[in-house]
Amino acid sequence: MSVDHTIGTLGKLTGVNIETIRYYERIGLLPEPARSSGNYRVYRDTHVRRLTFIRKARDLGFPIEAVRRMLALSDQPDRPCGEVDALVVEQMREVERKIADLERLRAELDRLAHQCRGGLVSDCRIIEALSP
Amino acid sequence: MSVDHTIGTLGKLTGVNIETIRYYERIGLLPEPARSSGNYRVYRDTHVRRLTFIRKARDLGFPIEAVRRMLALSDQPDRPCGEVDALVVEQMREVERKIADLERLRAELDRLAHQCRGGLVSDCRIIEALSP
DNA sequence: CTTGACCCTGTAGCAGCTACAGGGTCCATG
DNA sequence: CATGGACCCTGTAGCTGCTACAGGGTCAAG
Repeated sequence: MSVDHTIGTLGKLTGVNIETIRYYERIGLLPEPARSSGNYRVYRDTHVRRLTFIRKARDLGFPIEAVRRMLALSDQPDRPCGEVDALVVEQMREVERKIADLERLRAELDRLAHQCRGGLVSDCRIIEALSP
Repeated sequence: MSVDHTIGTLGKLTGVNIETIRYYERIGLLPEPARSSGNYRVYRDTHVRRLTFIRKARDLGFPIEAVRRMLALSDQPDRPCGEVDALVVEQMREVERKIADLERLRAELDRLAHQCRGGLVSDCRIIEALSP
C-alpha cells in the first residue's frame, strides 16, 4: 500500500482541485509537504485525511476560518468538544438566515414574474416595479 | 425643487454607498455624469432613477450583468417585454436552486449538531463525521 | 483665513478560489 | 540516447461586487 502521493493523486483522492490544494498550503490550512529530489510535493496519508476533512467541512459551507479552528481542535484531542459543536450551531444559524433571506427573495420574484404577458417594455410591470 | 446632486446626496437618496456609485460608473452601469467647475460629479434626476432601479434589482439578487441587460431593455420601450420576464424567471430558478442547496446543508448540519454532549474532542462525533 | 465636511483619483484588499505563462521533471517509447 | 507528452513548479492576475484606504483638491461657514 502506497503512502506517498503527488499533488495530482492527492487531488483525485480527495476531489480537490490542484490549484486549490496549493492555495490551501499558501494560506496555511494544509501543512507544507516534503519535497522530492525534483522539487515535487510529496504527500502522505495524513495529508489525505486532513484535506478530506477540509473538503467535507467546506462542502458543508464552513468558512475557511471555521475549518481552521476545527482542525486546530481536532489536533488537541483532550479538549472539550463543545467548541466544535458551537461552530456547527453557528454555521447552522448562518445557513438558516440565508434560507430565510432567499425565501423572501423568492416571494418577491414570484410576485414579479409573468406580469408582462406579451406586452412591450414600455408598459412592463416588472420594469415599473423596479423603477422609483 | 432641485435636480442636481453631489455624489453624497445621490448616495443618501438611493441608499447606495459612494464608493459603490463610483464603482458602478467605472463598470459602465451608471452613465458618467457632468462635472462641476471643481470637478465634482453632478447628478440629475435621471441618475437617481437609474441608480434606484439598480439598487432594487441588486436587492433582488440579480447579478450585475442581468441588471445591465434589464437597463438596456428599459431603454428600448418598443421591444417585447418577454426578455425581462425571462430574466426574472431565470433569477427565480437560481434562487430556488440556492434554497434547495441550503436546505440540504441544513439537514446535514442538523444531524451533526449536538452529537458531542460534554465529551472530549478525542471522541467527538462531529470531528469523526468530517474525518475520512 | 482656517476648519471641517465633502469630493477627487488610483490602488489594494476581502473570500475562495481559478487560470494562466513560462518554465522544469519524469518516464515510456523508438 | 533522444523525444514527446503528462505531469509538476513558481508567480501573478483574474473572477464577483464591492469596500477601504492614501494622498490630495474644493467649498462654505464662522
